[in-house]
Amino acid sequence: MVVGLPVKGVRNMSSIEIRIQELRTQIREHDYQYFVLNDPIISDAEYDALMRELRMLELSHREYQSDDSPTNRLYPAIDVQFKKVRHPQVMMSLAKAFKEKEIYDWHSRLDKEIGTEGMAWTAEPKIDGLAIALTYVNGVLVRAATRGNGEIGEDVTANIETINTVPKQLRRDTHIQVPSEIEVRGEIYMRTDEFDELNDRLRAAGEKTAANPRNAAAGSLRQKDPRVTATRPLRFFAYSIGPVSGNWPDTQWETLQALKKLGFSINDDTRRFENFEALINYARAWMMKRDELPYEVDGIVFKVDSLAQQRELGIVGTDPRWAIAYKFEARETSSTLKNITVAVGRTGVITPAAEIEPVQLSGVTVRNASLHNADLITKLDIRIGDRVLLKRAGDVIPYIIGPLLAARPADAVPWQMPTNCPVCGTALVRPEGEVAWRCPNSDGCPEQRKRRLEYAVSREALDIVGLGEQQVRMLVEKGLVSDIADIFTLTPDVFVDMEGFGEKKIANLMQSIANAKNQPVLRVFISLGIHMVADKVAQLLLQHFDSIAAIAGASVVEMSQIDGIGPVKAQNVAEFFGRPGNQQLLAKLTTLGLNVRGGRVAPRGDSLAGMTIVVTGSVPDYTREQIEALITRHGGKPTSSVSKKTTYVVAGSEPGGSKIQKATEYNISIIDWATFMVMVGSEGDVALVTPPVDIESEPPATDMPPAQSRLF
DNA sequence: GTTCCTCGAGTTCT
DNA sequence: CTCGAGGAAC
Repeated sequence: MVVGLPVKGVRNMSSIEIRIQELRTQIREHDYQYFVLNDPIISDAEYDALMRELRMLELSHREYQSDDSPTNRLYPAIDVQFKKVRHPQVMMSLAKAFKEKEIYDWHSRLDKEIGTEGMAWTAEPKIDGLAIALTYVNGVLVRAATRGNGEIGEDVTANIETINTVPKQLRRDTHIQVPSEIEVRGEIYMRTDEFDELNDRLRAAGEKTAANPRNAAAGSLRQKDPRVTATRPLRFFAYSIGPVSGNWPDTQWETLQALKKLGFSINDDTRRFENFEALINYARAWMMKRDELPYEVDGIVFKVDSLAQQRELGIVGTDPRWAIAYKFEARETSSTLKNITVAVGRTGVITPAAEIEPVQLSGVTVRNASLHNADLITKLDIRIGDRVLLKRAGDVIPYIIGPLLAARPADAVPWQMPTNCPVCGTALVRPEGEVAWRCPNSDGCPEQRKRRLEYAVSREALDIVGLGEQQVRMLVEKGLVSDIADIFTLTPDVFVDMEGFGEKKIANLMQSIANAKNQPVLRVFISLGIHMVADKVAQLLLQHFDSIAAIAGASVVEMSQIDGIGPVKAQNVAEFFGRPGNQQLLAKLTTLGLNVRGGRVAPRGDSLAGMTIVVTGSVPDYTREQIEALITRHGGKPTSSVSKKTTYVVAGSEPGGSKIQKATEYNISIIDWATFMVMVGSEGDVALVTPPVDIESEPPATDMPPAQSRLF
């Protein structure tokens, strides 16, 4: 480890020393351009060249090394102790508001206290990170402390010094005098994309991953070895000051501008308002914008702009009266894991599900959360009784991120996968190389039969409207239905007197069953519920064999010859038809008059020929299935995940963050719905002029929209 | 033999 | 949306 020698005093400088000083100044200025202004004036390569030259000179001329050199940033030579430190001025907490009304209430209070005539406010996004206080003496960073309880925090100076966006020296600026002493406060945080990269890296190295960007930031700051912290993508936004000597601007807004001049990143979305309605509008706009930001935001902080007015308003209890945090709906929360139950799926897979103490999470009450598989529970070390961290994937499906180990009760018990099927009692098996445990009793297990029927009538398969989980359960339990064919022989009278079925409902149901008889062969085939055969694989098979009977008669080798179908899938199909009951089922469906052969859909246009398109978010008037059908009919290929081969990502409203992120990463064009509709032709679905095209032919040259620009 | 791309299955709540 | 795993490409 390199230890810097302090160089003190004024004396003649050698040309080497002059060059070193020059380089340091230049690099600091480029850091400022890059990290603070987000507007680098030299390329990364040029920057690296400057760094290299400086590092070389310092290594060959050790006498000129210095602790505050930019090269030193990554290798602080200090051992971290995390000493407790008392904040000279308490770091206060903020009053919280959860509803718009509470913001208006706050305004009324301000009005009552000192009058709001001519008052101005600032609005700053509240980044989900860690509050930190940085002390600078004579422009040099001497101490960094965590907020702790507000009065006493921990000294994390050595770790903070590794962060690029924290200046080790205040920047000299002609417009502002550097205070001899100043405490700068702000938030240490991690960007979501950099957090994901970090987790990928940790996972690859077999290390523990972090649950969210905030925890990752906190964990990174508490590293014993600053060199580890240096590898973490930490960033810093300054938002206020503590004690300061000399002159300092007397408003929050000017404070932020001054901090920016001194070399700190401030949040560019901060605004100043003289009109309270405008401030409310800003808050509303922010709720929408939340997802588009590269970092987690958990609310907005409103402050009275004038520091004089702030002093006048003072503090009540622990919270200042002049500020309020408008909190967004939490997207992550914790609750107690009450129990883990298992469900049997249609393929026999046993899936554990978490039963949790009901809790509010992004607007709904969550009682259950998915747990995927037994291995995951073991890997995360989740125990019954634990306090667990919850999140809604894509803000929809709740899942458990992990246990809060610090809060683990002594009586928390590890969970074990049952050895037998909870429904039919058959001993569970775990196929070689698979994670899932299965109930092997596929034909006999009543739960599997029910689930398969539910799937057969679902939207992806026969789409029988009016038959859902409840109805299927009832029909099976009453012994009225035991396979798909039975559904088509149901008569209206069996529903009379049945709970939940009025005359109208029965008529509708009979109609939708009749309609289902005309479903295309693809849907009939899918409704069989063969493991590993859904939309795409079913299409492939039908294209090659043209009827379900032909597939049923095909050998494993024949099927494996199809591009996209390998031995495993082929084996699965063969096994399915090898079971006698299934051959009979197919015969029954054929007799009932369902479509069991032919029917390839011809493309209606070639505007999307050769393109692979991923849709994310929702658009008006079209369901996801309809959009995918639309893409197919125009010669394109709809897929569900973004990869390097994706041509376009069509983003509707509320697009999925991870898809957009991937698209940006691979430099894939993201187009909106309107643009997409122009591409398929304004009539969209209805335009059917061009004859069917040969899918194998070369795609026509297309004018690609400009590539996405980099964030930095 | 490894990596990348896709697909399928299961999941919550109102 | 997430995960696991099959299949093809290298």
